[in-house]
Amino acid sequence: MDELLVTEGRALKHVQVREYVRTLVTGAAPGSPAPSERELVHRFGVARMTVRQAMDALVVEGLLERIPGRGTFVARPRRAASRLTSFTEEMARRGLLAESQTLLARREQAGPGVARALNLTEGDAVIHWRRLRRADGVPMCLEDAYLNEVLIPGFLQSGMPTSLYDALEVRGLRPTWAEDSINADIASADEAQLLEVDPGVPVLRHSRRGLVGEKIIEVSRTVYRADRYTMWLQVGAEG
Amino acid sequence: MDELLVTEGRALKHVQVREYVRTLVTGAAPGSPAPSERELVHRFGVARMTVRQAMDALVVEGLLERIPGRGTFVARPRRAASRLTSFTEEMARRGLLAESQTLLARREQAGPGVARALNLTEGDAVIHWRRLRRADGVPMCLEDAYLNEVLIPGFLQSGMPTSLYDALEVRGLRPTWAEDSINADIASADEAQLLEVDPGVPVLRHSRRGLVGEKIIEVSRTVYRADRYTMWLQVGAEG
DNA sequence: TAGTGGTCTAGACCACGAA
DNA sequence: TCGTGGTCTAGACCACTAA
Repeated sequence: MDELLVTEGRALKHVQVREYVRTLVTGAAPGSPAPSERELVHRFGVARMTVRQAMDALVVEGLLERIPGRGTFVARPRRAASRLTSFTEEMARRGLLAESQTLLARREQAGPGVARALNLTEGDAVIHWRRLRRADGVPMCLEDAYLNEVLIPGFLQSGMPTSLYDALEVRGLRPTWAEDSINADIASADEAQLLEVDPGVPVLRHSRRGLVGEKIIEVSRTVYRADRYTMWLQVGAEG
Repeated sequence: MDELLVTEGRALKHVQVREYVRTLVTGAAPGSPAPSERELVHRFGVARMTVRQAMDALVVEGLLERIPGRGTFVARPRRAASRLTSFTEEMARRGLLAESQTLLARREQAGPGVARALNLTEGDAVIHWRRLRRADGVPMCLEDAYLNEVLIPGFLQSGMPTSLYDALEVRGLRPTWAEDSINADIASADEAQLLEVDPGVPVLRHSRRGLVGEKIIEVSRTVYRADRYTMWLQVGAEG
């Protein structure tokens, strides 16, 4: 979407219409009517095809929904996926209060595994952040996050945030997509102690590589208590 | 996409053009040129806006890519996700030969859990298909799939296919998206015997609800050997 | 019946890329 | 210079919904 760059100076008409409708529509309740195409034709003095081009973009985006013979309406929010959810957000959606206890937050030299995952050279500086995460007070998972220090200078000095994804977002580095792997295993003695379970109980191991475009931002390894956590996913494209 | 229903009789022009281009383009190498818009205008005797409408759909689909001043080309395949992969496809991608042994294939009355998941009433007819799935000869998982019999009449009589998703596809019922839940657990005695592992080893439990649009097609519960299987995912939107 | 979105026409000018 | 896609116009008829 490089139209934004063009916007200063002489904005394209369909972009003007699109952004006008977007401002009307963001925050509106799903099902609210958007302006009709012909109304926008009169308001902007453009051809109907131009209006349709603008509206098409918003429909593809999932913001609007057309109903023939009735009108155009604010769509119900799309099925997940347009945004990677953080642990904090995920717990909130389940009605649980997320808490986070930092066990470790320091600069380290990347080991071989982390270096490969972050596409760095072994020994490069990375930020290692280890947290025990609780939901409604009960340990839920143990997370080790690794960040490429070059991309996030001064991260450790800025005071550790509550939500990693929020902190990345303000830097424009919130991952937009991720490569995940998920496996089942048995809790080690150390993990069991921190998670307050018996050693040998089943756990879910989740590895994530979070990216913005082609840039690898974050690599994390999380071990979840299987008795407390089931992962939910929505996969696949919209029909 | 109800254009398919309209196609018999009088097909819409933009659909004709779109499907013509699609046949030209499927199987072509990424980067191959598609016909130019003006060429299609002449071939079909339609307005350029009509051709653009057809091409727009293919661009949104991710099949084509426009390059201003140069032309329209076959796009590189999108990052995953546009298609739910079946077990057979997934194993093939890992270079493994998938085999499937049917343990059970019959008509049943839906129990409470399956009924709820398929949005049916308890006691409604469902197809239950249980398979032991191997990769390169070694047991990988045990899958129980449930299908709404009303949607797939005569499924059991048609001879069990190799791939459920292929069989659904020819009926236009291949799930386009799914709601999944994933958990870690311990193999039960029965599961362990079929999977050829010791009871109590960790397993990954995967439940799926596969949908086409709003229609629930398939519900499945699969238990994977954790020593043989790690689930890979790409999550999130395109940047 | 009036309004909506869905489709379609027959042109036009522009910026850009390749030759 | 010529062909490409990007944008835009000023209409038109249709099927559908709601009053």
